[in-house]
Amino acid sequence: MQKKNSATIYDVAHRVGVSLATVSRVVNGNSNVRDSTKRKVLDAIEELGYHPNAVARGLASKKTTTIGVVMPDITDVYYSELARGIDDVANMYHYDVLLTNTDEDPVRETMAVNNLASKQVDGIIFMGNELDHEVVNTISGVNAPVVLAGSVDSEKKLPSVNIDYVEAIKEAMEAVIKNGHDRVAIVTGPVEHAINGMHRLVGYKKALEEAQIEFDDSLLFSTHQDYAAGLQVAEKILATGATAAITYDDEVAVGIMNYLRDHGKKVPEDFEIITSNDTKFTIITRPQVTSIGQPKYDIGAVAMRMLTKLMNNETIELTQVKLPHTLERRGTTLN
Amino acid sequence: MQKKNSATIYDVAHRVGVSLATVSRVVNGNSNVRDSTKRKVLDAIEELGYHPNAVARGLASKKTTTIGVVMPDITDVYYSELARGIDDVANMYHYDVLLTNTDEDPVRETMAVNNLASKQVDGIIFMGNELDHEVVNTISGVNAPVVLAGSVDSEKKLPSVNIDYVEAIKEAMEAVIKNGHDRVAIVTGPVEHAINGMHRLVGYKKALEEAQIEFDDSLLFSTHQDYAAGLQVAEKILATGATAAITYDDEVAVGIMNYLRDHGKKVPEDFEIITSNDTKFTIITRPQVTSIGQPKYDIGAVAMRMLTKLMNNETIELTQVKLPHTLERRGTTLN
DNA sequence: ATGAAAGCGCTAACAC
DNA sequence: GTGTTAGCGCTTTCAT
Repeated sequence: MQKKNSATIYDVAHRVGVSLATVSRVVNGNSNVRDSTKRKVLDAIEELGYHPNAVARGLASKKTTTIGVVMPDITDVYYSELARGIDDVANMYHYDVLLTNTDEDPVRETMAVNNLASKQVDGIIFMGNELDHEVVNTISGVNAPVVLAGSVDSEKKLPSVNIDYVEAIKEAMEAVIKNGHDRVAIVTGPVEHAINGMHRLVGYKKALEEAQIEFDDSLLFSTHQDYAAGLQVAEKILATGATAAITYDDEVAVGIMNYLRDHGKKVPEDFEIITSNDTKFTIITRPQVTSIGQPKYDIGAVAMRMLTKLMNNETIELTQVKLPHTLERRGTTLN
Repeated sequence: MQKKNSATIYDVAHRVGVSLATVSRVVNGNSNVRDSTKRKVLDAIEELGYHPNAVARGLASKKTTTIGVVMPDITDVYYSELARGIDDVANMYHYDVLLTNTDEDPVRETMAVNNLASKQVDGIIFMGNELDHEVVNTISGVNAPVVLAGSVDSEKKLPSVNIDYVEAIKEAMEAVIKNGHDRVAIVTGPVEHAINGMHRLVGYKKALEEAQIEFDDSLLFSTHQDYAAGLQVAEKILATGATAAITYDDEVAVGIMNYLRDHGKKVPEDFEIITSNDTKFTIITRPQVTSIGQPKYDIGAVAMRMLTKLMNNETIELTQVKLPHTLERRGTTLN
């Protein structure tokens, strides 16, 4: 049973017979301390079970060694992978992480950012699909650097780490078009959302254009982000005569696939599917789901690394980072 | 663009012509302020864009309105569901959450707890399978209440919220035994781990005993916690002549199922499987996987609620909470 | 109902 | 190499 709380830097100083400053120096690894006194201080720290009070330190130094992470939902495997990348790098640089779930509600996002600011975090990583104008405003007003991870603001004012969503969807489209499909459903989140809506649609249309296929908006579907939604939308997709689908969410993709197979369709022979996030869901199903491959962990890790530089006032050459994506061909596509 | 940082309580006080104390009172909702001055203060706060500095407040009041959450891995859907329950209730009571991943490494768990203590968190929720003696020691030494969620310490010294793991596994076993199986594989994590090892084994043996089936330790398997591990262990399980398996992890269960089906076994006709965590993985596969049902979100929520009471120095009647579990019969079992 | 003043535990000049 | 001295921005008695 170690000592409860108590011991302060003053106790240590007093015990050794030196000043607060000296103790502070050894604690902070300042070299200007004679080895012998350093040892004595260290011993006293050990004996008293002294642990620096980070709050006091934060007040005095104006650095909390804490960053804020704002994310839609910790149970969403896509975002939790990013968060893991963030956390690992954060720890590497000795930062702790204050985590907030927002469910992509702009009101809660704004509150979260303001709250983190009042807690004096040294920086913030923000994740979310739609960057509401007000949210961008709030973020810009915060007195701490902010980096977007897996998110974009349309004005590209904020530093961010992403993949090229437009290009990724375009490539996925090209893959199915090459397989002879000309009626390809595109399943997105709310269309007004940047990544899950707009960006994907742009990539989709680009591919159509290059293949000289007319855009048909009856092939555009917008759903909730879960398995049940996939089950539901599948029927509607089938009704349009589509023979392939590109989806924004892996659970939705699996829902569509399962519905199709339950209704006598063969995947991929009768219907091809490509999804976007390459989460575990795409691996455990039979067939496995072809997906755009995203370096999820790395997106988080790189964003966090960027944030450390920003917090350190280093200048950053490239603030709009695009990490490479792939196409992971699995069982829901031919070839 | 709102004001960067700056305004302090002093600025507000000065502007209105009152003392710091008065401003502090209105900020903290103390009733001893005349309505008219209160209004003036509020106005000044608005005009100056004043936001209380939580760090300073924490130092002065010795309360940070922050709790620590220690968990194995944010990307593990089982734990992230618990975390969501924790976070929602924490927000409800206006606490922020400092999150740490440990990968169940006792060294990192100890460091995490100590670090959180030095950050002066008001309380800690701890999640993890194995409560290393040293970790329990560290936890006990911390000057803040701690509640275990989905975790147990063998000495039951620490407050905790769980389901009855022994009973749950026993019931799962009874279900397959009733279906005529007498060679049932049990797949756990490291046997020395409390929940994923020991507890499950106890429940398994109890059921065997009641059914008067001899325990055969060649039916006991210990694996990593992922899909690939399931694929691998499946072959060995088959070699034992087992006709059913109880697993501790859903991904492992799906791995086993997929391997079996790929190798000509029919699930559930030839082989029945019951897993433990009832995560999304059990829903999206075909067939869906029968699982013990756990109120994951509630485990987190209840643990957090308990922690708020502890932080508030309320006495708690029951510190070892067991929430009800179920058996979710799906496609990997008959009946 | 309001103000004065003493800290909370630490860092960071600045002296010596 | 070490000590002195101000704060950091706020809460909290204790007076009034």
